[in-house]
Amino acid sequence: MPQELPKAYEPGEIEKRWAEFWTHEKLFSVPTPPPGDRRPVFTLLLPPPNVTGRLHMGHMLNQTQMDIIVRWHRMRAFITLWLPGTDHAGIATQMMVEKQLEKEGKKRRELGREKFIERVWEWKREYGGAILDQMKRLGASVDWDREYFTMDENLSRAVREVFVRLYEEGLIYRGSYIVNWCPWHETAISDLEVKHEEVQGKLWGIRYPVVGSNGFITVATTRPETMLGDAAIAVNAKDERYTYLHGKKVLLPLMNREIPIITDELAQPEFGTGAVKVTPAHDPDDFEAGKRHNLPQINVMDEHAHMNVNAGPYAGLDRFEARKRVLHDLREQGFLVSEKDYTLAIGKCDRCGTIIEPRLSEQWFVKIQPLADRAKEAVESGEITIVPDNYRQIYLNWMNNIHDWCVSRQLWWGHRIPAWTCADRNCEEVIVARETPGKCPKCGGKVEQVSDVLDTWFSSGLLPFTTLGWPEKTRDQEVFYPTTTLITAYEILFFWVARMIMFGCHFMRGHHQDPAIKRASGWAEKKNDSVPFRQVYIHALVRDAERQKMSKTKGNVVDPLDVINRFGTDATRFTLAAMAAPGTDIAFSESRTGGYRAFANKIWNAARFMFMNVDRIEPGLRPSGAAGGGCPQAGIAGFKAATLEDRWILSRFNRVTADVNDALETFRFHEAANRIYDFFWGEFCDWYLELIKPRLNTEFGDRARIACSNLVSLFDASLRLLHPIMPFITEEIWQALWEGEAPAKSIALASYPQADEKQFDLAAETEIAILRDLIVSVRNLRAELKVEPKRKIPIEVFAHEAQIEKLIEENRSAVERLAHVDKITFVQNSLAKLPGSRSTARFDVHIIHERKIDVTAECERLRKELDRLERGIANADRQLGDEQFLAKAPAQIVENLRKQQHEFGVLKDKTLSKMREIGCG
RNA sequence: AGGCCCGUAGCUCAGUUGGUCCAGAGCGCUUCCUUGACACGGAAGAGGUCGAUGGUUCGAAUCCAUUCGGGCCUACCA
Repeated sequence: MPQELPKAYEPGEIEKRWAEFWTHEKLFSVPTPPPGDRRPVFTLLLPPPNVTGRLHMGHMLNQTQMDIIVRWHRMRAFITLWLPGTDHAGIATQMMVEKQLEKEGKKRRELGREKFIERVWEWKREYGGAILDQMKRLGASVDWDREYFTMDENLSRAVREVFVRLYEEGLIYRGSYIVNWCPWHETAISDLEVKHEEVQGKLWGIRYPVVGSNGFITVATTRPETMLGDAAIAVNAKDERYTYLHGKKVLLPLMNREIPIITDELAQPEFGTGAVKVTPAHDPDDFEAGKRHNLPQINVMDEHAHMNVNAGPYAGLDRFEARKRVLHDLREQGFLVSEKDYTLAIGKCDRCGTIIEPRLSEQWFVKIQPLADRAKEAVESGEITIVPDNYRQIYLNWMNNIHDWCVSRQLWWGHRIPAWTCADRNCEEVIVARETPGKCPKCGGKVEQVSDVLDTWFSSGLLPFTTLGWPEKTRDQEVFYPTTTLITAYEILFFWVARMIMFGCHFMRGHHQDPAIKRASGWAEKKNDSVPFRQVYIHALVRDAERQKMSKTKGNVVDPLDVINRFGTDATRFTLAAMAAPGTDIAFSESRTGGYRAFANKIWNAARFMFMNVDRIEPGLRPSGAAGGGCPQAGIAGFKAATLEDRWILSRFNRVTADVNDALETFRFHEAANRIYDFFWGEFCDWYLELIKPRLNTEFGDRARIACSNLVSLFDASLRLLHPIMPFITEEIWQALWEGEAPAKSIALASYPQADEKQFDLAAETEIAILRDLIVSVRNLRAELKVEPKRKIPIEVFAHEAQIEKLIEENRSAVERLAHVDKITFVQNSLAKLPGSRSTARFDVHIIHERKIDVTAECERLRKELDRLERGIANADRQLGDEQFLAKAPAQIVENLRKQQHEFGVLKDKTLSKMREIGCG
C-alpha cells in the first residue's frame, strides 16, 4: 500500500500510465466467442472519425458516453466489444493532400491519379492515426486488435460486393440528372452535403419579345446568367392572362434564339408574373419540365462554373461575372424591366462554402425508396428504438421525404466505382462487376473503369456488418450482429445512421443472432435481427460557455486536450457526463470542470485517509468479500454493519447504486454522475468519515478493525461504482487498495455494484437525518451568536419522544465532536421560546452562551420562518379540507400532507412563542 | 414555408411519467475557520412569485392553448 501518496491529486502522470497499461495488456480485446458461449453480449461500433480528424469536444462527449456504457456493461459480465476504426473521408483527405502538394508547387492532375493516391496513402500512414492516439488518452476501452480503416482491402471488397448486388437488383442506376455541384471541389455532392443559407439577393424581371408581335412576356429570375441556356417559357394552362400566347414563340434576348412558350404546372399564376423561364440544364424543376416537353438541355457552364461555348459571347466568364454582364446588356437593350430585393436560400458546399451550382451530369444513384421503406418500418415497429424519442419522428419525417441518393463523386480518393465502359464509341456498354472485366462482353472491345469514386458514407453505412466479416458468414456476425447500441450525434443521423439502417436491413435480411446469446443479452422479444443495432442514443451538441456552436471561424473552439491537460481526463469526462442530460445541448464550462477536478482531489484525499488508517490499524488489509472476474454482486458482501452510521452508509450506498444503474440503463448520464458525486462527497466524506474517526482511533482492536475493514470494502465498492465515469483515478486507487492481489487485472474487469434490497435501512437513514439536523442546528446557532470557533459550549436538548432522546444519548459523543459541544443536558420542557434555540418537529436545542442575540436579525429570521410555515399550513389546510382531494389523491400523498401539516403546526407554535419571548414587533 | 428544442438563483444547468421538490446543484458572492485526508478543504449564509397570459386538474416548474424572447434543423418555388 502506498505509504506516501502526494497530498494533491496530479492526474497527468497517472492517466498516462494507466492508458498505456490498458492498451498494452490488451484488456479490452475480445476474441470471437466459441459456439455454445451463452454469456450476454454488448456490441458498439465507434462512429469512425475521419482520418484527417483532430479530437474535438463533440468526439470527447461521444466517446465519454460510449466508454461509460461500455465499461458499465463489461463490469456486468457482458462480452463487450467496442469496435474502433477510421473513415477514409474522401473529400477531406483529398483536400488535405492537395494542400500539401500545393506547398510543393505541384498539382493533383500533374501528378496523375495513381501517384496521387500513393501520396494519400503515405499521408495516411504518417498522420492518419492521430485521432486514435488521442482516443487512447481518453481511456476509451476499445478493442484495438479489431481496428479497421474503411479502405482496408476486406472492407473495400465488401463495398464492391454491395455495389454490384444493388446494381443487379436494379437499385443502382446511372444517368444524366441535375445534381448539386461544387465548382471548387469539381464534384457532385449529395443533398445532405449542401447547407442552405438565407441571403439578401435580387429578383430581376426580364422581358422576352413575342415573335410575330410587338408584345413581351416578362419572367422573374434570381440567376439571370442561366437565361443563356433557356429552352422555353412556361405559363400555367389555367392562367387566362396568357391564353392568347399558347403555341407562340419568344425571342431569347442576347442569344437571339427562338424558344417556345409552353404550358406547364411549373408556372404558378400567383407567383410574380405567372410566367417562368425554363432552363433544363441548370435547375432541377426545369429539368423535369424539360423532359415533359422534350426540350433541349443547353448546358452553358463547365465544371468550374465558367460559361462555356453555349453561352456565346459570354463564354469563358466566371458565373458571377457573367451575371453582371448579362444584366448590363439586358439593361442596355431594354429587356430588364425590374430589379427588387429578395431573400433567397442559397445552397453552399458544406466543406468549402462555395455556392452550389445545379449541374447536369452523368452520375450514379441509389434508388432509395425500397430501402427506405424497410428502414422506416424497422423504427416504426420498434425493432430499433431511438432515444430521445423526438428524434424518432425526425427520422421518420426524413425517410418520408427522401430522394434518390447520388453516390458518385468526381474524386480520386475513395472506393472506385466497380463499373467499366466500353471504350468503343459505338458500343459504350456499361459493365458492373466484382472483378475487372478483360474485354467488353458485347463487342469485345477494350474497357475502361469509370473514374468516379463512391460517396464516403456509402462505405461507412455498411460498417455494422462489413467489420464483422461480411460477405462471408462468420461466427462474429452470429454473436455481435445486430450491434447493441449506437451512440452518436444528431448531425449524422441522416448521413450515417439512416444509411446503416437501410443497408443493414437490406443486406442482413434473414440473419439470426445466436439465440442463446440473444436471450442472455435481453433481446429475446425482438423479432428482426437484420437491423444494424437495437437502439440508438443521440447525444447533445457541445457548445461553448455562451451557448454558441463551436466553430473554427468563430474561434471559440475549446480543445479537449487543453482542458484535459489542465484538469485531467477524469474531471473532463465527469463534466461531460454530469452535463449530458438527454436532449439538451451542453454549454461547456471550465469552472464546472474545475469543480470536478476538486471532486477527484476529494476522492484522492479520502483514499489517503483510508490508507493512513489501514497502515496504522491493519497493514495488508484487503476489501472483504469482493467478487472478481466481473460476476455481478449485490450490495457490499463483506461489510459488517456494526453501528448506526455503518447501517446508514450501507443503505445509502445501495440506494445510490440502484439509482446509478437505473440511470445508465436509460442514458441519463447526468443523473448517474450527480448521484455518485453527492454520495461520495456529501455523505461518504462529509458525514461517514467524520462519524467513524473515533472508532478508527480507538487503541483496542476489534472496533477499529471492523471500522477499517468496512471503510476499505465501502471504498472498493464506491470505486467500482464510479469507474465507468472516472476510469483513471479509480484504477489508481483500486490497484493500490489491493496491492497486487486484486481479483482482476484491472478494476475495469471487476464487477459493477448492484443494489441489494436487504441492505436498505430506512430506520438508519431517518436516525442519521435527525442527528444531522441536531448538529447543523447547533452549528447554525454558533454562527449566529458568533461563538468563537474553538470554544466548546454546552447545550440543552428537549426531545419530543423518548426514542429521540435515546438516539441522541447513544450518539452523544458524535454530536459533541461534530457540533463542537462539551456537554449535552436533556430537559423535559420545550426550549423553543428561549433565545439561542432552534426547533424542529422532533426536538428543541438551546445553546448555553451568555452572548446576547441580535434581536433584529433574529426577528427577521423568525418572521421569514413563520411566513414559510403559515403558507405551508394554509396549503395543507386547503387541500385536506377539500373532499375532492381526499377522494382522488393517493393515500400516501394525503398521509404525508397530514404529517407535514402537523409538523408545521408544532413549529409554528414554537416560532410564535419565541417571537413573543424576545419581543418581536 | 414546415418541424424541433429551450426560456428555473448573478452565471451554467438539474428537476424521468403532474403530488412526498411552493424548487435543487456547481461556480460566483458574504462571514468565519489554516482543527494531523483534503484551502482543488471545512462551517454558516444571502439569492428564484420556475418568460408572460389563459386553461385542464382536487393539485402544474412539470400537461394544453396563445404570446414574447433565444437557438437549431429540414425545404427544388422562378
